[in-house]
Amino acid sequence: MLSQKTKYALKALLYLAQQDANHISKTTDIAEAANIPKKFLEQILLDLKRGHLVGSKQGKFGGYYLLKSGNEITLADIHRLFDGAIALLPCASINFYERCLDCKDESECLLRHGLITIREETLKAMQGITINSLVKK
Amino acid sequence: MLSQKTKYALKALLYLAQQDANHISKTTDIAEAANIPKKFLEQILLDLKRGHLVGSKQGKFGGYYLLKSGNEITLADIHRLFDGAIALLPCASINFYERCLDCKDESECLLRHGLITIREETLKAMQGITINSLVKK
DNA sequence: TTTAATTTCTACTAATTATATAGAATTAAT
DNA sequence: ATTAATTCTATATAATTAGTAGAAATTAAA
Repeated sequence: MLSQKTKYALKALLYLAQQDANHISKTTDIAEAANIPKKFLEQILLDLKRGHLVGSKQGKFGGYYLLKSGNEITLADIHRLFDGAIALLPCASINFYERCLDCKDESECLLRHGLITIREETLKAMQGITINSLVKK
Repeated sequence: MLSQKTKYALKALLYLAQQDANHISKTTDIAEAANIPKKFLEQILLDLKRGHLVGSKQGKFGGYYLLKSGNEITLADIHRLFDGAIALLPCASINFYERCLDCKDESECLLRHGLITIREETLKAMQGITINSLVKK
């Protein structure tokens, strides 16, 4: 499941994608339109910025805007940024690989193979969902 | 991601699936073989029992055994039993449906459609992984 | 140069969930 | 009765989630 934070991030990105090109959106406007607690959204937008998905302009008349086209931002990117691995266990992950501490010998692990299959299929599905594909529904 | 509990449940089921037919396994044996804290495993086995995946025999020489064939137990079943919905948000779930509180009008929600697509694909993948398919790797 | 409006940074809090552990009660075989 | 197992209920601790608070920095414009 996505965290509330990830859902908010998606909604914020959808909002930004629906604005005119070169438009800069204030946190307050996004928060109101997408029904997100403003102070929480501030943090989320900073995370999105650190993830290079949005850019910002500081000071008066500042705000946020998409840094990439909505076609280039996939659900997989957003999931990885906020919730981490796509895989069901760290040992089956590429970007967030970690050994299972309770696993005696990874190469002998019966679970891992199946989970890698799942990860491949889930990833493909998530990469097929872009911000623009969602907006165009 | 799967919880530690779900991972342990999977390992326990894999252990049971590898025993001879009619064999009854003690919690202690499963715990040792699969490297699972015994007291934690006790709870997990009870959960699996409530989920009708394993049966138990009480008293001396008691223990646990698979109630269904390993072909009939899929990753989707186990995920649902321990971690709940397969879908990324409750509003896109069938078995664990819940309305998003911050969503003004679900039919207008841009996220939902995409997440339903993901759920369908993930579910299909998870239903393709059975306990037996894992054992046979 | 002051003011207003905005992002940015750091810290804190409350509630929930995850990961167990402890111990007594129950059940069944010998 | 005794032994060995499940079952039940309660507790503990740590991590995570979701959110709040407030001050600092930045920028545009009056």
